[in-house]
Amino acid sequence: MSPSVRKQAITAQDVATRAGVSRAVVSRALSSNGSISPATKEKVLRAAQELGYQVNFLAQGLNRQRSHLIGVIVARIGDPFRSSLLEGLLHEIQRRGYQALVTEITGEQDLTATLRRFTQFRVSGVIVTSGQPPQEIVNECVSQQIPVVGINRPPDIPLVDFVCSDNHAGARQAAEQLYRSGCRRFGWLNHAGSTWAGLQRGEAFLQALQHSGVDPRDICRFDASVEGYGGGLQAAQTCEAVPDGIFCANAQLACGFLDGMRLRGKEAPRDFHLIGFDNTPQSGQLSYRLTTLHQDVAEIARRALTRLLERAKNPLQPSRVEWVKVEMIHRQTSPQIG
Amino acid sequence: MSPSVRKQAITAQDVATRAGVSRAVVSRALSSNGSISPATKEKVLRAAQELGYQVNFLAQGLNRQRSHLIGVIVARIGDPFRSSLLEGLLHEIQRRGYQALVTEITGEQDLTATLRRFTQFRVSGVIVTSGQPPQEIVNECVSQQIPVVGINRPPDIPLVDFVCSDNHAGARQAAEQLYRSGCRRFGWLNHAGSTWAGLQRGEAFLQALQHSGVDPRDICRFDASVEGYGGGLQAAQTCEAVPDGIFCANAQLACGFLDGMRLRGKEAPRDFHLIGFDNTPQSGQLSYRLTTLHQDVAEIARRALTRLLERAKNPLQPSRVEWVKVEMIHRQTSPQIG
DNA sequence: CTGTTAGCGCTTTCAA
DNA sequence: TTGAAAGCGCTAACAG
Repeated sequence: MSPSVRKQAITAQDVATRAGVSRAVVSRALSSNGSISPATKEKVLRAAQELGYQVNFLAQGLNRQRSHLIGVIVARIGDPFRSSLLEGLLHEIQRRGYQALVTEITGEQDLTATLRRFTQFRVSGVIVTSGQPPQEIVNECVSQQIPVVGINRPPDIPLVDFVCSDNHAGARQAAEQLYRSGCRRFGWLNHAGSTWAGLQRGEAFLQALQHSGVDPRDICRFDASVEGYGGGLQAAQTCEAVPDGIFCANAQLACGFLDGMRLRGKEAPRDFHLIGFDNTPQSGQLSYRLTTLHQDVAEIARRALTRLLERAKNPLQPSRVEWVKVEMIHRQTSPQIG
Repeated sequence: MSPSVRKQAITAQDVATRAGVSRAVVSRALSSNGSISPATKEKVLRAAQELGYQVNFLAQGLNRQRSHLIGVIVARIGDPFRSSLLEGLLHEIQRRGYQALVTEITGEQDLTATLRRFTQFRVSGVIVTSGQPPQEIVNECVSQQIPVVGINRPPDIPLVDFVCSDNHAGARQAAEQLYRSGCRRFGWLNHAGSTWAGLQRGEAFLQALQHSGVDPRDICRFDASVEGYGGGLQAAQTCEAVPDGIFCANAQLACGFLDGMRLRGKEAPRDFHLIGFDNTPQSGQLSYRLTTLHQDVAEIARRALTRLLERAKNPLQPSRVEWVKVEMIHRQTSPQIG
């Protein structure tokens, strides 16, 4: 057939005609929803196969009031950790037979608009990896039976589930590792407009140190004015006395900090110890060899989807928070002890 | 209202009733498609506003035979260049009022399934950034009036448009820069299962060198058995005589190569010159300071969308290929000359 | 300019 | 087990 012929897509009616049954039977044969004799089912499936029939998801979704779409809200995918998280989510979403709708937001107001757009597509769920959804719009989702799950965000929205890396445990491990390897003067590096996860790591780190008996005056805080690599770089260049043991809110800051210190002739682990978070691919490269807490994105993604589908069945269950284990990866910037 | 009340979404009928008009008028007021008096339009819009009406995109799409969705096919988003390309595409898609449907593929067969799924959602277009779409399924898209555009892939599919970075020009610039800074023995580093873009860069590089009168025996080719950072690392460790001037198919390989050379005590630009491709954020970091060709992802994304929407209007126009300018970013591994 | 009407393609009662 | 029929929410052609 010439490509100039606008071929009408094959509909369930075409399949029905070919199989000599009604549209309803076709629907049953394909959705295994409603009773149908094995023989006719077989017949219909063959007809569908021969015609190359494909369900129209728009029509199906319109009817079922629910599409097979899952909305994902992200920000700054350029950041290596975020892109790997997105990768994990896509993988998991596809594995479960859904299709991802992804939107990158740049501010909180985008979030509202995006959530609203997602509801217009009658998504089966929404995953938020950035921003804090306003209560009001979340309620819109809830009332339309659209489950929402947040990843690494403050778990305080009713009827929304959360999956977070266990920042507390990670920070405690970092504190312990640094302390046990002999550090006595500590630093905590984060950027000014940090995410909630970053703040949580910082608090837990300081707390753990104090539990170990470290004098608060021996803990200093570096607040980079920009995020990412540049922030770490700047912090390293501007800080005065360099502590023995430094913990960073994320990998990008840590890499920048390492490079900034090198500019001053200081190297880890010789002159200081450094532990990062995230374990992005870059952390392991020879130029950095960063000791870091690993976030298990695959597990985070799995749990997020599980929560989503669970809540789809049972929309009013109380909000749940799952803490995903983090693992210390021992590399050069803070060598393994013992 | 209690959240346990399953609130039915507001429909055009509700708005119509409230505004005292018919459903059709509501449709016109919102789509500015068909004539309507300013007064009633105003009235309808207010009613819609008050009720918080949101169009049901599933119904709209079903009717118009076209959703406001654009499918994007990606692979290995973990790679920094790919994630920044995706970021650019998302930005552009959203800017033009569409919503991205993104799928990560891991093999060619995924591609067929994905394209098919996209058609089931009646997408307005498909952007392929990975894999080579089989002619057969592309025809399905074409016959359903779904435009397809490929980014950085071999531009040889009829009725499909392509947007590619100008690999030839980039490779020529690299060859020239290396030659003019005094290099006489050259290397080309790529990984074994390279993309088409990588191959094209290699060919153009070799060709340009020969044009400059370089003896082919003074050009060696490194084929890393794995892709990315690890491949570069391995290549650096296993190569015997290190050439003066090396060109890499991408940034990841280049960074790995730099680190691998450092293990052997060799440093750029002291012991060799190195030029990469992509200009990922990492390229500029202090540990690498890579001289590299910059791919303009924002421009690539803009053109891709323009092509898509253009072809939507005029589906049978001949296939077009757009070459997007690349720019040499001069950093340390091959210092600017003159 | 506005309302009526006929679908878009599918699912799902409800009878047979 | 199957078919007929209603309807998901919206748009567009056609009358008025």
